[in-house]
Amino acid sequence: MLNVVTIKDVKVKIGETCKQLRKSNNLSREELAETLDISRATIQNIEYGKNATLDNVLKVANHFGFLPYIFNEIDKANTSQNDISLY
Amino acid sequence: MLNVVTIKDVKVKIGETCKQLRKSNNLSREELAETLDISRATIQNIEYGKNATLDNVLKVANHFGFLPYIFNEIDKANTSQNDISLY
DNA sequence: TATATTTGACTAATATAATAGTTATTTATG
DNA sequence: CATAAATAACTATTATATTAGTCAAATATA
Repeated sequence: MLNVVTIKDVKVKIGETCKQLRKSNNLSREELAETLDISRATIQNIEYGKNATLDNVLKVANHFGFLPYIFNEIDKANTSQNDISLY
Repeated sequence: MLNVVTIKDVKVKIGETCKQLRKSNNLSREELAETLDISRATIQNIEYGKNATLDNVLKVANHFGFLPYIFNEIDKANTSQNDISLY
C-alpha cells in the first residue's frame, strides 16, 4: 500500500506536536497562548488538528524551535524544481 | 551573525516556492486556483507572502508533492522532544 | 481529602482570510 | 504589430478563524 500523507494528517501531526512539546516544556495552554500573543482557544484548535492561520501555526513552530526545518524543506522543494510526477 | 529564520521569511519562501513550481509546471494562477478549489486572489496572496490559512497552504504543498516532507519535519520535531534551548 | 490548576466544550462577537468581481498593466503568442 | 493571456492592484461581500467569556469535568498539588 501507498500510505499517502493527507492534509488532515499534517494538521493532526501539528496538533500532536504542539501538545507534546508544550507538555515537555511544562506549559499550560494558557501560558503558551500568552507567550505567543494568541488565545487559549486557538491553541486548543491547533492541538485538535483544526484549520488555523499560517501565522499562528508558525508561531508555535518558532517557539519550539523547528521553524528553520520547515523553512529548509520548503526551500528544498523550491530549488529541486519539484515538478508533478507523471508516475 | 546568526541569520535567524523568521515567520515572515517562511511565508515569503512559501510564496516564492509556489510561484516557481507553478511556473515550472506551466500553470497560471487561474489554473492552479481552480485545481485546488480556491480563488485566484488567494494564490496571489500566498505568493506575496501574506498570511493565509493552513488548509490552503497545505493544498499547494500537496499539489507540488512536498507535503510528506513537511509532515516528516514536524514528526521529527515531535519525537526528538525539541525542548526550548537554554543557550 | 481539599484546593487549585488545567482542560474540554461550548457561545456570541470580532477580526480577518477568502471570494468574485473589476480595470490597468505586463507578458506571451499569432 | 496586433491580440490574447497573465498578472498586479484594487473593492465589496462572504466565510471563517480568532477572541473573550463561561462552566463542568478532569488532573495535579497541598
